[in-house]
Amino acid sequence: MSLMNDSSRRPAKPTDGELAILAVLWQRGPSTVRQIFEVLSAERDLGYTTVLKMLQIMTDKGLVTRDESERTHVYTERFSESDTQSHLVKDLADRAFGGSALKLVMSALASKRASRKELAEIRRLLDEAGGGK
Amino acid sequence: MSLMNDSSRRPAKPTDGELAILAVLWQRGPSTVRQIFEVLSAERDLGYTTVLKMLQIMTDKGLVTRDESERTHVYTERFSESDTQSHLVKDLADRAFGGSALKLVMSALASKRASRKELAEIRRLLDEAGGGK
DNA sequence: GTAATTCTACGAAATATTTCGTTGAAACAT
DNA sequence: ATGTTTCAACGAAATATTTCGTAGAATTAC
Repeated sequence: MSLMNDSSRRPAKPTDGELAILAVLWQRGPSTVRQIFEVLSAERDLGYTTVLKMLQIMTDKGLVTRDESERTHVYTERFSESDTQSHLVKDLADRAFGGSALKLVMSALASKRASRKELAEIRRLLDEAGGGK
Repeated sequence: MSLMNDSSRRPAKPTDGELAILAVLWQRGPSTVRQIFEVLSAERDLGYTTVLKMLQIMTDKGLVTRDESERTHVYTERFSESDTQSHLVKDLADRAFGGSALKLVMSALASKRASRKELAEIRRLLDEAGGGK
């Protein structure tokens, strides 16, 4: 039996720390440890080797790929931002909304966390989607 | 300095296991360990004392309260389902959608086809939230 | 009243996550 | 060429989460 990772299967939901790194990769594109560290350390206190270690673990898990052709490795996300977002939304819907993505949406709207501008945008997109009046 | 929990502060985001227990409490109302165990063990394999221990930890964290007036303790959630849902949605928006509830809602709606009735409900919520025409 | 059952408390193991120090190799600056 | 800086690898500590066995008290069944 192989001890290699099964990269054919989608990895488990990224942890909070992993998601922070993925967010940088989605924003910047393929990046080095140093580049990711610079972005994250501006937000919170953490060491360079912490980011390095997390990226090594994420590589093992199959969340990112690593280009080792240069001495300074370059990391790239394996799954797109929207793909990961969809899975995270579905996961939250399953865990906290009885599986209903719609209830999740209504919670987001009811809690008034969205700005006025955002709410207007949602309305416009709903109208465009042709849900009908 | 007191070692007691600061129950005035909202506890950290519940873990996955904790959320599963909260879901049972929201569904059933105040419940004993045995009752929660019966619901959860129907879904997945776990022991009675696992549930007991988690509830003890959740009590320490301030996620639930415990009525010890009878030998068999009764647990109740400290925060409502909708309140907790709102916080989880905001947390996910912050972590995975750059803080934008709009993007989260769009992602959720993209994969789900809402019925006419559901769309009407969404519009009503939009009106209440003051999205403006 | 004694035995079986039910329950909480406690401790701890197993696993997962986050963190970073140290080491040695590679690249760079002088 | 020598010293400094940058980098990946490794190991391990610190923390958080999940899991459950065991012990002893309370209750119930016989």
